[in-house]
Amino acid sequence: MAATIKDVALRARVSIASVSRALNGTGVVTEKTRERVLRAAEHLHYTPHQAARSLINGRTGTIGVLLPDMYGEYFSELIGGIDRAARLRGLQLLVSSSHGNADEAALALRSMNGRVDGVLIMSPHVDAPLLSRVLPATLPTVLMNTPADANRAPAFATDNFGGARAMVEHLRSLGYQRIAHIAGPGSNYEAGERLRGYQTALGPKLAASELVYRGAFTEESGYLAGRQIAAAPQRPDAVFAANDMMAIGCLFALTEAGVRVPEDVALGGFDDIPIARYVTPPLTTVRAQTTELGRLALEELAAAIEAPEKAQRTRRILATQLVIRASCSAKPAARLNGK
Amino acid sequence: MAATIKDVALRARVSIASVSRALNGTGVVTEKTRERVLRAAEHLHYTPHQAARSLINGRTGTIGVLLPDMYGEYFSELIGGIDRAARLRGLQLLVSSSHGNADEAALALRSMNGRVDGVLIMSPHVDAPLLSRVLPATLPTVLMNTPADANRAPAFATDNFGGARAMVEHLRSLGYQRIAHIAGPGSNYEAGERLRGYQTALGPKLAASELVYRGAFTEESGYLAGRQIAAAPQRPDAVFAANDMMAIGCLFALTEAGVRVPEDVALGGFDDIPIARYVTPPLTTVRAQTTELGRLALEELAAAIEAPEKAQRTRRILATQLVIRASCSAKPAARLNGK
DNA sequence: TGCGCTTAGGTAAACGTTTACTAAAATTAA
DNA sequence: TTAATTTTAGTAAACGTTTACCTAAGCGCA
Repeated sequence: MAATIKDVALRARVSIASVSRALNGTGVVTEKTRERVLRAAEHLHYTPHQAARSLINGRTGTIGVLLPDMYGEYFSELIGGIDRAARLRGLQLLVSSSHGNADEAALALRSMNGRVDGVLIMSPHVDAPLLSRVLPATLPTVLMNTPADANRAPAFATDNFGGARAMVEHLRSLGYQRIAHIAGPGSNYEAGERLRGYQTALGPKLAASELVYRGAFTEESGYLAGRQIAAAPQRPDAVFAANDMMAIGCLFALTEAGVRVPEDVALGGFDDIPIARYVTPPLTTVRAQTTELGRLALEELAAAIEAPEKAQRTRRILATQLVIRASCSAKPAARLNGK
Repeated sequence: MAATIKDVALRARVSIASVSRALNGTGVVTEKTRERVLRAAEHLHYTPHQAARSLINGRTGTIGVLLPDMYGEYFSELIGGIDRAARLRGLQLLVSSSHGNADEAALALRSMNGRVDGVLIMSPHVDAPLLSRVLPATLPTVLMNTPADANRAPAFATDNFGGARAMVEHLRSLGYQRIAHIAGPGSNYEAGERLRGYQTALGPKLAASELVYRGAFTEESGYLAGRQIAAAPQRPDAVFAANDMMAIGCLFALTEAGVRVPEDVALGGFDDIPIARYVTPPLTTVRAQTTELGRLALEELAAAIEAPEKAQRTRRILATQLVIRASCSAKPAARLNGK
């Protein structure tokens, strides 16, 4: 089918070794043969077979990326960060997404073996045993927001707990008292951390369980929660949604129900996705350094690939930042609360 | 380093051929040896080396995806469509993005050779000669919104021209007369088509060149254009931005300058990215079936890989749909125009 | 002209698989 | 028991590269 190095050698009337040398600039060849090889290669549209090449020199120039999903702004940011850092280093990205369970994730990781120089993993399903079962112990790995502990691999994580706590403390400092939470999916590690931050900030007595609404990180689920909140007999005076998409869905539902934000109910989100600034009112949220997370993880991985011996088994927490916008201004002191 | 089939064979005291047969279920082996092989493989954490495997059986199970960028909602949608379709077929994605020029794109394509079963290309820099120069003629290829004609490969394209024309005609039908355009980058094929649609809808006399502002598909560039528009001596009464991000940037600038949308200036975008519904006022735009584009392109490619002989060299245009929201309501008839 | 040294280019092994071919073992038939 | 047949498992070639090793040619110097 496609031209191979043999075809080029045949046409240039040299050995395949010379073709390789001429094309790669390794070893010495006379100007004359180099010329001949180049012409033959061009004529045949020859492009080296990368799988064969990486088989022998053990390098693929590719990073495997395992993600729970690829859709939505959050992943767009994350991938953007990874992608730019990879491009800077001339690395390609082999991505695999949407693993409903550990088996699927394991399968995806298996099919990367031999085709990548290292893997970047973000998955709620991956833990240390799975990792060592499915990947050669020598394959450099970096984890992002993934529960597996850092014994096996360096890990980066967003400070979900701290960010959530800061948000709720901010709401309290503004005078809000009944603060609801729209939580992420129960199985999700990050969602759990944010819930924990919420509970910690409120303390055991205030974090009543009826104030926690279950969501799924989707706008739709935020909308549904928002409807319930708008109609609640004892309406919360503030809502902290576990991510911005749900906050926006909630905002939609509240506005639709005639509940004013922030006058009637204050609203906070998490992630600071680009939309957040553009909704009305602009959304107070917690900025997660998502792009930075991707970038850092890739750099760490690249470093581990270059020098596996000095890879550090550390877990680094990326600070979050409270971004205050109009969706939760100071609570009007005069207003009566409850009914 | 990592365990190979030889290590497994050694440990199970069988030949490598038997290991292969036992693990893949091809050929016959006794229950006893299968058992032994399985145990040995498990003990050694053996995972087949995919590069070696694809070298021999000519299949990689991977699709190469060449994109101009990965950042932003548009690509998020596109990749989402491709990704879901790929996952359904058990295909992996090798992505490569951000090619500033034809050489970079060529390099990226070269480095995919031998590692993918086919490529999906969206690039303003790729044309037919480049394609045949850099890829084996037999490698299945599908183009998305890419100028290269469909002789070499099936192509899918968004109806940029028709969508832009429909938008401008809609604005005219509402009574707007001085309709400006914030164009995309000059080198961009899609941007060109949208500009052409704008010009065609207005006709030669109305499409004055001073009404066309040069943008770069970024929010920032839309913002800058918006500032100019707000300050223009003869302010346009409507603005059609070549994509939603620029429309939103423009909206920001207009609002900042105290220009009301749509009362003072109507605004239209293109793409219908998720944000568009959430800005205030919600943005009238042209819905491009971006997710669908990705899905269709991948399916076509998968089909071409399965049966290369019956691949069709067609160019399919994906219809667009005008999505009317509040950013351009009917023009108040009473209002005086110009100065 | 002949010797040694340098240099160019060829041969073959290796990377980790799959698989065609073949040999050995087990089973059946006589 | 032996021959014929089937089943199981091993040997080696092949995929497309790179590269260690070696041979042959070119060169300068005596």
